[in-house]
Amino acid sequence: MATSSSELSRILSNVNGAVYPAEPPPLLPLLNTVTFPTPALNKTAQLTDLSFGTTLGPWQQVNPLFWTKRNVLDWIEHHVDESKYDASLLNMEYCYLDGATLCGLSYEAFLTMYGALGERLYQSLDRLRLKHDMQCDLSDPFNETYTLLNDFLGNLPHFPTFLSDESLLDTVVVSEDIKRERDSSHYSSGFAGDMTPMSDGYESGSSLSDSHSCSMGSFMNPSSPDSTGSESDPEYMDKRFSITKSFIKQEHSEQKKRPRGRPPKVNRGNDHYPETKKSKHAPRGTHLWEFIRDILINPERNQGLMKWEDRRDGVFKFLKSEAVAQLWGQKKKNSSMTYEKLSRAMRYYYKREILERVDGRRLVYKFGKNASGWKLEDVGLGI
DNA sequence: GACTTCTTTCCTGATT
DNA sequence: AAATCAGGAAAGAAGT
Repeated sequence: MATSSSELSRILSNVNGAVYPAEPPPLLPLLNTVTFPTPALNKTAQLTDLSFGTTLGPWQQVNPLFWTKRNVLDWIEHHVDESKYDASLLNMEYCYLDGATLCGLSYEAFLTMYGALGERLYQSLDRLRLKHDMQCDLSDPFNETYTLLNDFLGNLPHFPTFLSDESLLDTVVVSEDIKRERDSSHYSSGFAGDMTPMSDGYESGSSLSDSHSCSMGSFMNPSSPDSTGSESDPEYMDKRFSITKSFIKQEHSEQKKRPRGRPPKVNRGNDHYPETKKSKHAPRGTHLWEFIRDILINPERNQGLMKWEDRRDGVFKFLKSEAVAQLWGQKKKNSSMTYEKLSRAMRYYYKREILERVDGRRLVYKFGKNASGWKLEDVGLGI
């Protein structure tokens, strides 16, 4: 049964319209004013995705990670049209993914899910993500946290843990490439995801210098699952890390115990974190609570990492606890940060009254009297 | 260099 | 069962 691509494109459109009749437009990046350095493109095939001058759809303007399901559908439809692909071959179920889920898929998963269109979609997604990564103005100190957010979220690699469809789990096991990468680097680096220390119990310098290669497989969190979601986000309560766990546990069991305390900083960072000259009395930089605050007071930049439970009282909740931890780790040039560790630091704030306990509520904290800059008045005054 | 502050890491046990 | 919380202990990093 063959259906023309245009016909199925129409089907896609119809379904699209029926399913998402009133879906609001996605958040546009707040980087519209940033001049984007045109990347050197070699392949003409890249042009359709990357041409800024033409408008293919809202998805084109948005980091794929933030795509809505409608964006994803539009994007697939675009490629169906352009490649004259027989859309009847597509499993519609796989067209109803949001951007975050899509970005979590491995290359193998793309091939499995989208068949012959998989390669094209995968490459398109990769290019689009790269494009949006490059849009981030890294030099803007005002947006340090946002820069991290943007980098971080935009760099989520093609890792199959975002799948919620259990039926897919069999097909998207940790790829051999990723395993090999991990093996060869001795877990020594990896953007914000490498939680496993080296065999000596400490991290060492990075062997990965290419942020792209990093983004392709290093977002792994062996020691703790990504709570990319919470009890308040049932759609995220899925099997995300179930694949990695057995693999990870196996790796852990082979390691020596790590001594207590913080490991010495021996090339702790990796090449993603170019050393900057610090003046002798450079400020220590943002503290954890300030970092958390900065995420919270920029809701449009929050990207669902955290939310206010009670804005006036300063009660907030981690929605994607591990993602926030990764981000914090990235800021601190510590790729092994986890929510568990971050939360320990958070708990120390109770004593200093920077935070107050919120009993009985998981992932919920409250700013204390010694925390500043979070109140509406403060924010309004630009404090 | 000593001291202090702020984490970071590990751990055990409790709770959800 | 797993995730999270709680908090002690030890140690590193960086500012003073």
